[in-house]
Amino acid sequence: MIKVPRSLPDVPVPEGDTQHRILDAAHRVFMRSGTAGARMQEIAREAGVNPALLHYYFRSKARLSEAVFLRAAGQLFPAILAILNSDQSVSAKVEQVVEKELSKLSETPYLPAYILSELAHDPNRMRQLLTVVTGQHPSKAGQRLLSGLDSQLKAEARAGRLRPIAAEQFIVNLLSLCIFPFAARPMLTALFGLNDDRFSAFIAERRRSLPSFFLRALQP
Amino acid sequence: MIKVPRSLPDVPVPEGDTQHRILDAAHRVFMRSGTAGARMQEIAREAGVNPALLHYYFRSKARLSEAVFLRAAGQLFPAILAILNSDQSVSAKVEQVVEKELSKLSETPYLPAYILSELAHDPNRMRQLLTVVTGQHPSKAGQRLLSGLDSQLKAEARAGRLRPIAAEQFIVNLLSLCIFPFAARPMLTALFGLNDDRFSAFIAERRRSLPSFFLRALQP
DNA sequence: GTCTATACGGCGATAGAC
DNA sequence: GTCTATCGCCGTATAGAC
Repeated sequence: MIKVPRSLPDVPVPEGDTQHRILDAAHRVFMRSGTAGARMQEIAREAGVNPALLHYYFRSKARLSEAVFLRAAGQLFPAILAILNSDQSVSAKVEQVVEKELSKLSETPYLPAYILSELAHDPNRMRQLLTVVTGQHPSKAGQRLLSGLDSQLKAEARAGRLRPIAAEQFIVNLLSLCIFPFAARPMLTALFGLNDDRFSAFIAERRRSLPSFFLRALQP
Repeated sequence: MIKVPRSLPDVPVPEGDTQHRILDAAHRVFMRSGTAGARMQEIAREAGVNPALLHYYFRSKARLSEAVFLRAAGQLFPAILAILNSDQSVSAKVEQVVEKELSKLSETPYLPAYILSELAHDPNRMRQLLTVVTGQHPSKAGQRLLSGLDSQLKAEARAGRLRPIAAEQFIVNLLSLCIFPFAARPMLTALFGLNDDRFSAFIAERRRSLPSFFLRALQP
């Protein structure tokens, strides 16, 4: 068997150090196969790196998958929470969350299914998620994160501008409408017979219609 | 090592033949671990059955997991589609879907995460889902399944009783609001600090509020 | 830091007695 | 139909040269 050098001379090594390339490759592989279904060797191949290096930089598959999960969660949750806890109007928040969430998820469509699947199968992920969202203290994260929005919704209800609704229900309704179509993308494409282009059009339509749909539901 | 009989004499063997007990145990194990994460031995232990019997009744892990998936999908989708394609009013359909979906998912809370995870990780699942929903012919399933609802929504819009909305968007919005909270249950319990009781209360509140929330969003 | 070679265990699957 | 025993592979992880 003739050995062929892994990196051909005319193909320059991709930028970024080895550790970073491993992490990016792991991100893609864990994303499409899940942690249990992913293979370290597949990650190494996708990164263009010797399999032993995965253990050199990350001691084990568990640690590598944890690093991937933390990074993925970190780029999804804080941005949304920042919008919801800002001092803008409710309608502005809704529009921004829809816009931000749908554009973000259009870039990484399998992120929701991955995160939900991880949280469902591995109990450790819940704690890891909290460290991302709250920055270390896992106690009473919920109340703190929602207090701003909750008082705002109460004030709007008293003023007669909005129907009364708990902050938890508000957020879950909004995130459901934004995230579920991506988490359920394989189901929707199967049932509705969508290809990639038509799915994109489907999402574009939601970007237009969701804010008014949601805000109308809240009107008194 | 002293051997202990697997079934103690005072504990009667659970009803149902062996094959059925394996399928039920497999359902629970695949549900909480996913197909890739589940272990045949764990299923055998949970079923109280010798591990070799799993291969006697179902030739392989793949076939067993397929049987579980088909049964799970079969008890979730047809009922909803029947409601949406009936000849009732739109508001009646919405109320029934919310009621049926939320009560069903309260019994088997991890069903959504399981089905979405399976569809995301295994391409075969999409075809298997279609055989459940359409009963064999995987072509043009979407159009047929939605045609009744679509014309109804168009008629309501022409009559000025409803805002115009595509049937796909209608269904996705409705299912999002019903299913997502269960698919994202670990995330919500972590972020909001919910225990099982408070999650049940959270769902009960949605059962009351979702139909009017959804129908208000559709009003002209 | 990167490579080759290999140890080690776990898991799916089968053979064959009963 | 059910059991025990075991095979063979695959995947993680490590040892050790370079």
